[in-house]
Amino acid sequence: MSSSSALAELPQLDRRTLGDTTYEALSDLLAAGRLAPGDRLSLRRSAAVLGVSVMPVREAVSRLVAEGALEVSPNRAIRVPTMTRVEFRALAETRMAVEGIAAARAAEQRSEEHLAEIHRTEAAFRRTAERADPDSAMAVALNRDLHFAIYAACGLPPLREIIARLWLKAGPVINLDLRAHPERLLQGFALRRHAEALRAIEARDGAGAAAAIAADIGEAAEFIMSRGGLRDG
Amino acid sequence: MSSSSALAELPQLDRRTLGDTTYEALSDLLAAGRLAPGDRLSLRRSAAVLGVSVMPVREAVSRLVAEGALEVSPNRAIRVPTMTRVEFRALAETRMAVEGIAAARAAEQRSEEHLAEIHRTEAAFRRTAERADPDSAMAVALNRDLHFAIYAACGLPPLREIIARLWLKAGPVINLDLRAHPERLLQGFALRRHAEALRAIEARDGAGAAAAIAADIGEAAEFIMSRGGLRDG
DNA sequence: CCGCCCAGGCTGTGATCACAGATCACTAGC
DNA sequence: GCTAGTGATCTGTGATCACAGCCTGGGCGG
Repeated sequence: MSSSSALAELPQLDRRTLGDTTYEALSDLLAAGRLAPGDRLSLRRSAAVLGVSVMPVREAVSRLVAEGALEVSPNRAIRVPTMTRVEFRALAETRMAVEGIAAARAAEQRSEEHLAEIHRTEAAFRRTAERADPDSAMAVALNRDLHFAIYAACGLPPLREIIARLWLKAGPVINLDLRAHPERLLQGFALRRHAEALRAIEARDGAGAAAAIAADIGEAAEFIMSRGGLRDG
Repeated sequence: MSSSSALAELPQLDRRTLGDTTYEALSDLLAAGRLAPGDRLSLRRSAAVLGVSVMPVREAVSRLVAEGALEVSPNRAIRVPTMTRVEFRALAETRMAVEGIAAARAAEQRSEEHLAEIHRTEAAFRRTAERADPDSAMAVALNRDLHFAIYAACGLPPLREIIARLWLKAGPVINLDLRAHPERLLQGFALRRHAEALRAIEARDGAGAAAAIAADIGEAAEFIMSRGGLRDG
């Protein structure tokens, strides 16, 4: 066929269902901390807001429930999960371990393109975080971009997906806290840890990169746990 | 209330929806290798087989698709994903890293109860694997029990869930191969690596446990990749 | 004035219907 | 004999309806 090469190049039109769109919308709300732990969610109300029927919302919610980003209580109420202190600590430790691995591999296997992208996102985060009046919502997004630029360089797509799901679970509690207390995290520790990670990745120092990322996660978690706001004692 | 302690003990009756049941049924089929990579799945046919309407199947399938255990092709056909060689290698490397961490933590933090359970499952697997005519289906189940007995001892529930999802993705290709060639894996390497892991966990040797588990996973993956059966070259 | 109770409206779950698109077997035409 | 068209059938997706259970607010009895 003479047109085979041309046909092979068209972007195979992604089949976006309404369920996918709804899933993305809810994911963004969750990752941005717009939905706080304990908030209830109604299928019908969400469907009305998004202008669709309940079916796409049902599918999106069932996905998020499967991922642990939402939960359905025995009363059949959909809520964003509230974590106990020990649950949050376990999640943070898991993140330190898994994201540490990803950072180590990223340092060892990075290409120059990946390094450039990491540099770019680090600079963007730094510019926002160093402003006198930082936009916390933007800082959250840029922090996420930086972390995932690193994880994209690790060469293991499954690992990247795992981390994305972990962020979906941790997002509400972290970003909710960041909204309430935007003054602290942005200024000090995160910037330092990011710089350490960047240097380690440049030097192909896997252990150093893992330590920097783990410290970044651990310090943020420690700060949030000291703030209270989590269930239990 | 005088009955509060008694009420707290009743098993909070798990609300099992038909969707949950369907999800479990499909998960078992996947984990057991009864569904091979490339197999198609029909919502209506599955619903008919399970004796429910399509709705519960839809929910279960959407969950499995979200986890990557199933995929829906652009043609709107639900299939169990076929992996390319490089995808399978990336998955295996991710498993080696993540399950290695879990094994290391299990070795360091295990309780005596966990150790006893690991001993028990290892013995059960050994008994089945050393038989002259091993039941491969049972060996698969017991191997799974052993691995997850270890991961349960790591003290991080989120990590355990991550690993469960990884097994859901790897299950079809691994177990399909094991069905086709049951003679090899059972006899030799797995038993040795399991014994190494057990000794390391007994000795609270985290690095040793991680190495043993990683070797177990890596050797199985290497064997499967040498067998072919995966797409690409 | 406070506490209980019951009815109405909400919830998620499941079933059924409607529809666009893809697949596949069959047939007509070269 | 073989290819190309074509219609029946099956696919997932989305909407709508039905239903049992919870939650809550207003009214009644103490």
